[in-house]
Amino acid sequence: MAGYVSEAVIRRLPGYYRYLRTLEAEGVKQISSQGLGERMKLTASQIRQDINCFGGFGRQGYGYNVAELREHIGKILGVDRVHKMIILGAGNIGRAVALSDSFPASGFQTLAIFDADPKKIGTNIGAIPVQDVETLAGFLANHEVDIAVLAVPLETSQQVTDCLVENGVSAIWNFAPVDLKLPEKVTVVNVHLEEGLEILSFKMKQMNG
Amino acid sequence: MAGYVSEAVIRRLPGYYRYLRTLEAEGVKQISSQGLGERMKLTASQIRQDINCFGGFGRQGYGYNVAELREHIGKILGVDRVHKMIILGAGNIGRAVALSDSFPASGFQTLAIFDADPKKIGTNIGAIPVQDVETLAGFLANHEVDIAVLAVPLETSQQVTDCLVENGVSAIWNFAPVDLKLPEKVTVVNVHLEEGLEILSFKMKQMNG
DNA sequence: TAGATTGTTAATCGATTAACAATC
DNA sequence: TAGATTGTTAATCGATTAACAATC
Repeated sequence: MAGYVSEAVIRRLPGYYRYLRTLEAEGVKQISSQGLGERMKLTASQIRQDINCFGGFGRQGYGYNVAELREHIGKILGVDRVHKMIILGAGNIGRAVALSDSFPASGFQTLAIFDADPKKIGTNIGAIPVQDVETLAGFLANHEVDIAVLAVPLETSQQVTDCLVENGVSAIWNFAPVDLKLPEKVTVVNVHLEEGLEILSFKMKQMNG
Repeated sequence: MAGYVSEAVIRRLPGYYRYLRTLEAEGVKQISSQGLGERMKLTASQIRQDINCFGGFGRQGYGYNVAELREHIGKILGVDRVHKMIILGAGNIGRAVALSDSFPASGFQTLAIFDADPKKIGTNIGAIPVQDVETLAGFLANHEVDIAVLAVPLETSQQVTDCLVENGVSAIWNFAPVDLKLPEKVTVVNVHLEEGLEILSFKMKQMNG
């Protein structure tokens, strides 16, 4: 178990985690791959294959214990621990991430926001201070930061990224509509919101003819 | 051409569109599948296969005309036309979508925002009025709406969705962390932001341990 | 025990890559 | 024309599904 895990499987993990939390909240104690498959619209076979990438969490003749499997997958995802974040850019997206309480609820805590606009520097967004992006390197020297949320304008995104990487940041949640140039050791997840709208537009056309 | 197009191809289309716009902005007139592949980190073969789902836009011995291919893919995506949107929920996400100018720049125009909070109703977000969600059905009866952006709390997301669908909305950009129950004719694109963070967390663990 | 359901191997399906004739 | 590169068919690879022995 837990050798190579394909991207396809990784992308499904948060879905498992979400459905299992829902089931747990509903008071469901036990579920079979069949039952979970019906809910998630996946085959029972695929669910068993996916779960067995990480270990045999089920019992023959019984299925899976919901709370137990949810906890296992939470640990696999790493959401059982706190992640310290900083947000780059106090624009619409940066603000939305900073003000959301669903991220802190899952252990993703924002330490600080950085921006270049003198009008924003020194203000607070929620309880989080907006600092001068010029002080970013200094901040990173003095704080453990797990994740940087990149929400700056396209034009400065690569430059800010370079500064993050130079100062030891190794995980970036990227909202800029660009594929950042990064060394291999840096992990990135792209959001690319505008692409979702484009795909929606495409599918609408496709559906109508 | 343009028969069945796989999800895998559809997901790559916005990337093609984005790279081609960048190339055009850089003044690049012509590019081969080889050259585009190097930029996008895809194989030349895959690029030719993908593009030929929609037609032979290239010339042997030459490659592709950047402006022409960009325009073709824009039309395929449907971003050559205006899409009218409404936003459900004037929270952090709803506000961010409403205030962004990158969406209107691609023809995605927001007509109105709906919320249930009396303190928000009657205010404006940017130039867009916040209206009472109770008036949603009436609004939909009197306006052409192409896309609904669902950014309400999890608890009310299915209920609001049902109202949208009953009143003829057939495309939903969903930010709620749930798989909505929808009739087949309704197109949905899920954003599920929190899943991106979870995947990032997983990959960080994977990289270190 | 008998029935249910897993974990896992084998079969199938679909997507990606390679190859190459057509042709600009 | 010769060289380059497409469009397209064939080969390969990987992911999903099916099957079934193991076992709770």
